[in-house]
Amino acid sequence: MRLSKSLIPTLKETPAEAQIVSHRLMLRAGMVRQMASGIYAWLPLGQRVLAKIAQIVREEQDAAGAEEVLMPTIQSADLWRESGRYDAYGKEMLRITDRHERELLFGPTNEEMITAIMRDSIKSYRELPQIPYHIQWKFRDEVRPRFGVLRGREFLMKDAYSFDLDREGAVVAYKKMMLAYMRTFQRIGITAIPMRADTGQIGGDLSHEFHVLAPTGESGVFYDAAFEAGDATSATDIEAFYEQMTTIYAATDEKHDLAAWDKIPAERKREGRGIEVGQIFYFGTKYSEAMNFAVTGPDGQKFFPEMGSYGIGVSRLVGAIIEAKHDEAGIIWPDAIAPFKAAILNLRQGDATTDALCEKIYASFGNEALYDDREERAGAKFAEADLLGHPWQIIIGPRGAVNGMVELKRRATGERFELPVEEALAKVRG
RNA sequence: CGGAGCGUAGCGCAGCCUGGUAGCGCAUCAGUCUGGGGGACUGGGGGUCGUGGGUUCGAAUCCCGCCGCUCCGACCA
Repeated sequence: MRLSKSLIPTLKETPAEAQIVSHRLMLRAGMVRQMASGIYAWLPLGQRVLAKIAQIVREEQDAAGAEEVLMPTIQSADLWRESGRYDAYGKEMLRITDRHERELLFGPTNEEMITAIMRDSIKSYRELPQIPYHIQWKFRDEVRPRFGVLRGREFLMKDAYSFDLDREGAVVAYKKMMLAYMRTFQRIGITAIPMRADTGQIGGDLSHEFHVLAPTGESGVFYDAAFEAGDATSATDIEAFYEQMTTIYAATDEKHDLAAWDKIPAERKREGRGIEVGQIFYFGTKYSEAMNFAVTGPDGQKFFPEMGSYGIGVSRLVGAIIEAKHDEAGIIWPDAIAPFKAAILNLRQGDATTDALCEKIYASFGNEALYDDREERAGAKFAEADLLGHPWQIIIGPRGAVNGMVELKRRATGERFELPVEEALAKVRG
């Protein structure tokens, strides 16, 4: 993309309503625009990040054996009456009436709908297990939306639902998802820690929340430094991995256990703040039973499949990542989800040699680099690139250009390299 | 849902108390200079002052209603 032609409306001044750093930076970087309380439009930069996160989530869900579907945002009230949650959910549910006076709602989650779909489709235990998932917008009419996309009313969520023959199978699905989640967060480039959790609205008896460590998190978290050494992407034994994740100490302040905490050696104790970006539940036959989703078992008898559900707040992750990865100058995107691999900074727009070299480099990246071709001074371009947080800045000025040299800056560390063009490009491509 | 505020140019704000020509900075447009950390100068454009009513000769300003948004607290992917 050429910056001069992109819809990236950056701001020098911080809009008054933004209190938290990720919200300020998202507005200043032109990633989102607020359209109503807790409702955001995603502009190109934000949309790119959202899409990159979603793609990693998708790849890891697929790898865990889940299968992508796409359910609607609007649901029928009748579906929710079946589970009994239509009344139970309360004012957080956005209720809608159509022209025929039929009662609809904007889905806050999809347990009912997916259970109804499975009920229509799955008749035999031979067709289990199944883990359908989708990445779709949800709406929860929060009492007080705040912190930008961290607590919006409309948000993008990946939700998966597991259906198994028995509890044992459901626990296997649960463990697979635990691994998939840890792999997902690791690939994205953030530290997330699974913590035992309450099951809340969804119900059930086994649940973990995943918290991204960030100084501005809403919950206090306590954990054993052993988590920092974990490597989910190279874990091969799910059982061992799950065992490790669930035995190392980690708790939010609500569930903090001082007795257990005191047994951890002082040098391994870590206290911080966390932002919840995912939660997984095992809840047995709560919904299959309520909605009469029965399947014929090996013995010819009907049984209710054992279920779990697994959510990742995709749009919330964008905010959480910024909370965890920024400095005074702006955002510092992890490589895997950066909207662009690099910014190309033309420091002398209009100088034939510089322009030509910039164009050549830009062409070699296609859509993966943002070319700052504006008529701006060097300082403005540096500041803008730092704000937008590209992992690399390829800085091209007239002095270097005549010798085929460019300067490379690594956003995260501030390191700079003077390199011949090809070497610089190779470094950016990793 | 309790409490507190705020709506004036794209953004940040002043003006309101004490009614009388709607202002400042940034951004934007044109031009000149400048050219490695948000540069300078000159000139220009941009406003139903959230909205409806009331008081008044006259309302951004005073009064009432409504709408929107934010913050603090209780609740939550």
